[in-house]
Amino acid sequence: MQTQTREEKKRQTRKQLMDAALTLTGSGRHFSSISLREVAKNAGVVPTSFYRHFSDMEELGLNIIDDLGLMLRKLMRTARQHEDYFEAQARNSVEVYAEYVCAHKNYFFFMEQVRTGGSSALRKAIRNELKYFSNELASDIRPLAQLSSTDDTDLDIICQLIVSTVFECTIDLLDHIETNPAYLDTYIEHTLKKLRCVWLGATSWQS
Amino acid sequence: MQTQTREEKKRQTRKQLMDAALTLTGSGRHFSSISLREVAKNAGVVPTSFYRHFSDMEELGLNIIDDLGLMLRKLMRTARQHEDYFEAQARNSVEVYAEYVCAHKNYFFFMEQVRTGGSSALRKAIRNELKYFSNELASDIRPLAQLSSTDDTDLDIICQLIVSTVFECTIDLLDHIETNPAYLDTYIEHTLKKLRCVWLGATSWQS
DNA sequence: TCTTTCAGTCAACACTTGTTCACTGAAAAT
DNA sequence: ATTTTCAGTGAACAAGTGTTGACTGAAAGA
Repeated sequence: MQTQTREEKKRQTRKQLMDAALTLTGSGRHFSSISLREVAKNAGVVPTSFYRHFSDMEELGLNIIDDLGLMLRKLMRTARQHEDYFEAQARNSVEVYAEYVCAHKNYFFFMEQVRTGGSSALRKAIRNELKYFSNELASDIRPLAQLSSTDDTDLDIICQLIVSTVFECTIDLLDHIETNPAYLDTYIEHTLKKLRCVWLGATSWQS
Repeated sequence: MQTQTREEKKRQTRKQLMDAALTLTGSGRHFSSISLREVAKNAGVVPTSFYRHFSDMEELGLNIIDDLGLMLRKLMRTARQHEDYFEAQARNSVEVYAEYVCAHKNYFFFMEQVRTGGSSALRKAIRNELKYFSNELASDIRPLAQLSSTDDTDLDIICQLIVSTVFECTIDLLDHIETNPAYLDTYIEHTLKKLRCVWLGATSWQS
């Protein structure tokens, strides 16, 4: 069954390379300490083939971030439901988030690692994704009456706070979930409490 | 001047090794991609000498975290001033924090890197330092009348939120401060706004 | 059909890596 | 004064690194 066109085959090895890199990062290694040769080997390909797809590891990383971005957008679409009540919306969002983290551990491991420990280009790319996330949130909640006395710049900052509160201890979730699956609920409840606290502040904010 | 006792000399090279590692992390490289040989070379010492002080890079890292812990405690003591008014206390704390970040860039670079991207032992060690930080905060503000309707566990969570809010975008500060020193003020004002928002929520919290 | 394209292979390169071992020489202990 | 201790040296190792250039063979295009 030689049903594979050349283009398909190329896309496939490309994906294998990216998957190999993600698997390695997910297994406790840091992305910046992973060698091109290791990635190639784990993808079942000779080192020189790597160059047919990426010029170096950084470019591989940037492409992973692109995929990560797509995943985050899907996550947002799933979580968004335009409920008016904060509690319901927040609970749903955090649950969806936690679900995604568990379903795509390697991506989130990569993200947490690279956000603070990647090359400056990689850090910047991740920062952009998070910025997009918080901008979306801002335009979602901007119309709410409870936020009418918050001006745009303050709302932006508050949205950054909300986003970083959710993302911030993802690494803790990833660390604990391996040994103790019950931590998932703890994470959800703790995060919700934090969000409630922020929301309480946001709705009584006077710009 | 052979005034150096053997012990002193040893302590000195030990410090040189740790400083070399910190300098390398501060210059954009990730700690986990730095080799033992590089550290030795930058410390002006032969690779084999490294083993007289640390068994491997991870142990070096743990020792750096110990020093980092000492620094954080000093920072806390400087920031703490038992003001009753939130605004004054918060502003002072954030300013002291930002000052420390600028004065000890390498330590904070290392901390940000390792918290999410170090070996699990290193991550755990950093987590402990942050936990200590938020525990101190909790016992500091526990007596405040405005928090009387917040129970202990909720207060803990809120303190984690406060601490992570301050630490969270340290990497952004470190990234921007190189090219644009004016970002320091932006960072301080943004962080203060976030803290005010959290504080507003915390003081109207009902456990 | 013949020619071109190009993902993947193989061998080789100069270099860096962690770790070993036997060593030196001055400070510390006797 | 003599012996012991031990931080730092230097050479050597097996293994891994990024990158090169010339190659193969099947799919795509003519």
